Amino acid sequence: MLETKAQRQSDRRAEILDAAERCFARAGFHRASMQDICGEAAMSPGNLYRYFPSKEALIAGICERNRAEAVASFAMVDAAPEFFEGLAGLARHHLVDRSRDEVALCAEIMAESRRHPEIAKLYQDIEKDIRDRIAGILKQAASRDEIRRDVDLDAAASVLMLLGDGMSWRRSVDPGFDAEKVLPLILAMVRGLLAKPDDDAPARGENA
Amino acid sequence: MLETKAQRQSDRRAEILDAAERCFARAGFHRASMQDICGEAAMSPGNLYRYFPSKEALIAGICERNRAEAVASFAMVDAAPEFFEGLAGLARHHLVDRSRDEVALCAEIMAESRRHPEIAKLYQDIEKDIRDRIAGILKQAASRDEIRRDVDLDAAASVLMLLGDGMSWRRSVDPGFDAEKVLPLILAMVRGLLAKPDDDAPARGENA
DNA sequence: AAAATGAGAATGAACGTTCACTCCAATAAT
DNA sequence: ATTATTGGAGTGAACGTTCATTCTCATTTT
Repeated sequence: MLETKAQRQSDRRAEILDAAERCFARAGFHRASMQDICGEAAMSPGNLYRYFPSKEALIAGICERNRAEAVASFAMVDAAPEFFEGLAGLARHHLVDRSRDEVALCAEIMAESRRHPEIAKLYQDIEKDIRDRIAGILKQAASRDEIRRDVDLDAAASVLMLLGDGMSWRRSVDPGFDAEKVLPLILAMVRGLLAKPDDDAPARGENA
Repeated sequence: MLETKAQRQSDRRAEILDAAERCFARAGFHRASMQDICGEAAMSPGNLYRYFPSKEALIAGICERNRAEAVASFAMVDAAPEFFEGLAGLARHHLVDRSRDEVALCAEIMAESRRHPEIAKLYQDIEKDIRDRIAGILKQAASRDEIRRDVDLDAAASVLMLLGDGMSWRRSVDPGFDAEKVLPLILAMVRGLLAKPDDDAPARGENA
């Protein structure tokens, strides 16, 4: 009984966040009105405000909800038998499988985080978390002798994130962009940067 | 006399666009009010509206103004003695020299272009222009035997744009991001992708 | 005098948020 | 067994504010 009550409230919050995600992805943060979100969530404004104290809190909620998912997806790399294979899987998951709306929503949140200090902090925490995790994966791979050691791995982590951002951005902004087409080139490039000189050659013949 | 009149009007428009750029970079498109822009331009709303018919037209104006500059910057690559040198110069110009505000403004425009169809069209025209120019440069370099020929050069152009977007994005969103630090890695990566196998080795020792 | 340039108050719509209220299920009192 | 009481869930009209845009009128230029 006690649990079901908390559960119901949590479910309601999730429903609201779903509705807000749809609205924000469709119209952007500022053009999506609370009335729109209320309509999408089939709920009156007054009631919605019992669950979230402000519009800003909706973004924060979406952020936090996505955080777990994003971070969890790194388990994939750990699980993969070999580093580059895991990286490819991660890239595919993040950059090809995700819908255009998801990506657009992400861009929306990132843009908004430049302004609301509270969201900026939350967002940067998440970024830091992800960066650390990537750096950790790189260091682990280095210690397993799967990648070169004479590369600045922190800088390399930045490069990987940058590649992810670039692909996300291009996908959301350029309708003609074909993620499937460039992904092999990207992976070859990363391999060229990180692979040990011995393992470098085999990757080359593939991208003609 | 006739020219000075047109000149004065053009100057006024430029001043307004400068003011709008500052406001948009600071507060974003939706949170920068026309009153703010009027204040920044030291001009009354009524007068400003004689120069630009709407807020949206301000973004369009900024877009068009930046277009010439962006496209012109590609002359640098043509002027460089060697392909990768020109590319490095271009990257530095676009990604390190530009102020954070400029980059943020660019992100702002890109985000907004997802919604206003008119701006979207304008923006995508510019993107196409840039992509074609990059592809042209790549093809020229290939014909000069400066880069590999067995790479999909159109896809490579996408990759280069994606790298630019990624760096811009990261710069505007991540205060700790050090463009200077990652740029060598990026260039090494691109070299690894495009350089002819013979010329590949010399680039390697540099990025320890 | 006519036209262009400018100012700034006015307008009306849209927005985020609040508030007074209803509804309903569950418990407590009779 | 019936009747109060409670309190969380939900409503939707209303509020104050903000904003893009327009209107009216003054000043300067030609």
